[in-house]
Amino acid sequence: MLKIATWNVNSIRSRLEHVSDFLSSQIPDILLLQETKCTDDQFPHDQFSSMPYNVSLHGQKSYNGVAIFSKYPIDEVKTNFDGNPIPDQARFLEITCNTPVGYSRIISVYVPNGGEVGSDKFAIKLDFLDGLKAYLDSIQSKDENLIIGGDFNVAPFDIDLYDPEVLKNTTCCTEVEKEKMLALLGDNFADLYRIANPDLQEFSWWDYRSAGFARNHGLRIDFLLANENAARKLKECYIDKSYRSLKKPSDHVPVVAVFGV
DNA sequence: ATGGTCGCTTGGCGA
Repeated sequence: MLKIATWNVNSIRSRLEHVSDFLSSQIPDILLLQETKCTDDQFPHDQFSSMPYNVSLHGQKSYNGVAIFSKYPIDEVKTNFDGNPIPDQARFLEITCNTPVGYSRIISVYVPNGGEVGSDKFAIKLDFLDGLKAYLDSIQSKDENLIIGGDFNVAPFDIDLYDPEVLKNTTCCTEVEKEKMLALLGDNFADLYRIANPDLQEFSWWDYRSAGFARNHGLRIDFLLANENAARKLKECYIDKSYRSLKKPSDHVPVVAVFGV
């Protein structure tokens, strides 16, 4: 069995209690974090030192930052991918480790939000998605499990948006972003939540502003993706919405997948 | 078209 989760925590230092609670009550074998928003020196290791995790970090000051918690010893570590148009921003972390469902290459990624549609930042987001697709295709393997989790900042299908009409042509919902995301999935990667729940409409993010969560104005922009070797072992995949109801929540909630042999 | 709320930091920026 392998239980893996991804969560954009919007600052690890502001989410210490929620992340600690998640680790001790949900007991994932591997946890992928995004938007840790601190340097590796600032990372609150003490909070987690009593828990059975190896931690790999790729942080930076104030913004971005990704991390991976793993119960299994971490072998290789990569903090960037070839073709990343913004390699100075900490948005990518890849590890390998041996798991009960086979040797696995696991990635935590934070895709740029993109700002205003048509802006320079938006163009960089599209380039990032292109570069990430090319990289992921280049590391495909029939032997390894390949699992990518993170905040992709794209809602690829109408069912992933609270209101496709209202959100038409807004950031995360434009046709060109959807094309990039679908191209990234291609034939190589499965969207695990959608495989497990073909018709469910659930979201992974709700805006802090305008009472987004209370009105269920959300998007599904956080994903766990897997190659065929891993996807065929999928037992379940779900979104744990409960973490959005806590005091001082992240604006994102965990997405969880369980694999078996 | 703007602002709504957070988290970084302490004046705005990013989301």
